[in-house]
Amino acid sequence: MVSSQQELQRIALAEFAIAGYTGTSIQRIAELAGLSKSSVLYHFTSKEALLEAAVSPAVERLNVLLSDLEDRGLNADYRATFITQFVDFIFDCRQEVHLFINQGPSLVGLAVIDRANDTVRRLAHYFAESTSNPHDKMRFGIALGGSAYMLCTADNFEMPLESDDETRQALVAIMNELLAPVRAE
Amino acid sequence: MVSSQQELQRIALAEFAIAGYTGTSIQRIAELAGLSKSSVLYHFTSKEALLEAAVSPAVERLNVLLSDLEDRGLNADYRATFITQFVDFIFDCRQEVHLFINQGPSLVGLAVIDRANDTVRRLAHYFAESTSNPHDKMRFGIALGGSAYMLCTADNFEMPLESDDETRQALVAIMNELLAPVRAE
DNA sequence: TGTGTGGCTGACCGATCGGTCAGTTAGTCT
DNA sequence: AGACTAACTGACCGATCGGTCAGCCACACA
Repeated sequence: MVSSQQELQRIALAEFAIAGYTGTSIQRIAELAGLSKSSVLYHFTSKEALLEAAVSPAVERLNVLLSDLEDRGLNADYRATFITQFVDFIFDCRQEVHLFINQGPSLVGLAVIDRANDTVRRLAHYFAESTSNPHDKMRFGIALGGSAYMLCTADNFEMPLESDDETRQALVAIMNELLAPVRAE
Repeated sequence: MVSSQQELQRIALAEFAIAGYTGTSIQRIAELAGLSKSSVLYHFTSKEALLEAAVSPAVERLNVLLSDLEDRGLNADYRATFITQFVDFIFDCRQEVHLFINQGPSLVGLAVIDRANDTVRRLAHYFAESTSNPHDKMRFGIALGGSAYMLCTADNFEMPLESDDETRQALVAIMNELLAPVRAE
């Protein structure tokens, strides 16, 4: 038996991610949960509080991941660790990632979104500064954006994914390729 | 002197792409254009008609690109041609692409969106069937999604891009890598 | 000088939005 | 039995939504 709070959080996250924050009404979430609109606002003081509860954990987790990366650096021995952790993160939090990647810029002003935007910017900045080669910067962007895209958006377009393990391993392998700073041409 | 129609279409596309279709009111578009809400609805019979006008050309262009690919196949000699055309397409239509990639699934029922979703699904399907190797399927997805991501979303997170030519060339090079069906391990 | 006509507008419509509030249950403790 | 509380609800609020409609105005053509 899950609590109404958890259930509402789960439903809201799914709806916010696919239909958008502004495109999802409290009424809609209430219907999916089998409750009234008033009940939703009983458990969460506002629509923004519901968003906060739904995506905040993912933002904090990405922040930890990024802080570790900034401390340890992208040298060859830590790179593999970071990549597996990053892939695991997107695996676990694909809806949250989809939400604050795609809606982050348009939801500025909401506290948790501002924090998410800062974190994503810091991540982008770190990779942009880790090489002076424009070509490599592009590789980094494609690795980060492409892997996030595969997990977050692919479902919506009926791209069939293999089993979780197979997908995870393939993602890790490709990211290792794309993030390798020196490659044979 | 550009016509009000063209101006409205341009403004609407930019707003729809960044703030979302449901998150953008006709009133908002009117303000940005320096017109009244009634004027917007004079030039376009409905909000949906405005969306149609804004993204339809991009959908048709992607359809042509995809039809050519389906006719010619992904053999080595045509692959390079497709990649440059695809990159050019995302370059020219990054707002439209951003819109129907991210909002497509939630805007089902709008005619132009349904057409866009069909086209994207066809594209995904083509690449998914062009190899039986799950690892390669993942490479294709990352190539298509990652390159789209770089051009459509990177701006929003202050990822500085190089000059257009440099970015385009880098994108083409990396996509050639990722789409090469046979590689050394 | 009239007669259109294309571009544009404000007033207005029903519906829905996020949010408030008083009140109704059902269960728990004393 | 009575008091308290957590969970939940319907009625209601002002604001905004997409859209309709009658009419205004500058300008072209007769």
